[in-house]
Amino acid sequence: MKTEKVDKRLAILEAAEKLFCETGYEGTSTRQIAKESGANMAMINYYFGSKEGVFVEIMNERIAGFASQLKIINEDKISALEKLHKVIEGYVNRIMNNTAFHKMMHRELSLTQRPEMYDKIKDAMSHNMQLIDRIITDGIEDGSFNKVDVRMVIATIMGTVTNIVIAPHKVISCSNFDLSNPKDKKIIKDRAVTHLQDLTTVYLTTKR
Amino acid sequence: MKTEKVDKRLAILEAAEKLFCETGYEGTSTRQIAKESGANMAMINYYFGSKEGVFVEIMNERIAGFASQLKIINEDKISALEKLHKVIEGYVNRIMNNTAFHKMMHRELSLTQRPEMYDKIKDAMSHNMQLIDRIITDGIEDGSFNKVDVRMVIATIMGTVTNIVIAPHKVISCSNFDLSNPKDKKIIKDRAVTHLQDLTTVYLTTKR
DNA sequence: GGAAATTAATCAAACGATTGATTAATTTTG
DNA sequence: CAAAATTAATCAATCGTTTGATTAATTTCC
Repeated sequence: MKTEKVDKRLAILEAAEKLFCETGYEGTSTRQIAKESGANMAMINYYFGSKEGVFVEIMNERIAGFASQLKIINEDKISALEKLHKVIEGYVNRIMNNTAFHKMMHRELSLTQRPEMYDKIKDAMSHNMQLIDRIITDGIEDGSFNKVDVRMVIATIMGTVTNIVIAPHKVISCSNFDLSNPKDKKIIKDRAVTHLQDLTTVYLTTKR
Repeated sequence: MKTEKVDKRLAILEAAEKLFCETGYEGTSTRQIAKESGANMAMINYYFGSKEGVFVEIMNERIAGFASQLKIINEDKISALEKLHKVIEGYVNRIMNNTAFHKMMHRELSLTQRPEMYDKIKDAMSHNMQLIDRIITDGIEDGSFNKVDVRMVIATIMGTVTNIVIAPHKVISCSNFDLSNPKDKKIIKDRAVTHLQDLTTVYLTTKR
């Protein structure tokens, strides 16, 4: 039996992301990261230069990964509403498959101490925002959508998802409910998609 | 000229809340709090026992203050929709008049290291949730509202507001926009209320 | 009423523990 | 063997907290 080669670099990244999410950046010590990853403390600085280097690496990797998922939707020859529904489904799935990272990102967004990180996240989110903005604005211009406060609608879509991720108890009052349980996650994911698609359909297309 | 009596206890609480919001709980040192408040470091432990004691005190005070604002609305002899609109207006106003605290609260909600604090916040939010839940459920039962996923609608209302507070740039792309500017705040507050009232009206009452 | 005793508030200094980071030595790998 | 990877030991700095002393105000007592 061959012991699998453990990539210490990767192990550090994974352990750090887990800990950063659970206890925050300043709430996580390099010793904890070392212990959790099974690496020596010095390896953190060896590979990433510093604790913040680990953090930046995690954020960059994640953001880069997300960016590659985008853009395809807006090309299709489908209606604005269908486009929006596709985006919602993709967005909900992405966020809810990366709840830990999403929490970490939002926490960072609410702090003022690492402006470069704030800007980085802001820019990454802006892409999503512009994508949705484009779809809704197009829908309004071609007459298939009502005239609405586009930015507010976007805040509603994104805010709803974030709210579910950060405070799942708000949605499911069941005490032994667990987002890390795949079955529970699927249930809530489907409910979120259904709700948001239904909501946007009614709000954007109802003649009044 | 009489030098005003400075309440060090209060000064510590105010400075701590400001700093906790800006740089997080673990990101704020007791020395910073002492400096910002103009009090000696020992005063923190003298009055509150510990750094966490300050934090708990802030949360308790705030939550108690919020709790006293509630409950009146549900008594009025008005329609479910009017009740909901009142709640939305009150909720938006409260959150946006305490953006710093709201950020801090949400950050704490996304961490796992202080379970007692998590539960405390959760319970406080539950009251708001139950209030809205009651109104919408009543509206559904008396036939004035459509049958909807009530918890999801609540997540949408609360999530929208939180999203605006934490990521105002999502709503206003204007770069020199500032939530701490009363005029800017009023503008965004009104937009939020209008949007949420409009959204819920259409979504809950449109016959379909 | 005024000295004595008690209390609350404040301070500078220091405490032990922990932080992120670095060193120099050792092991592993190609 | 040389480069890369890994280790234990150590660093200065900072952390939250505690200390003993001092001040200022209040209460007690004769």
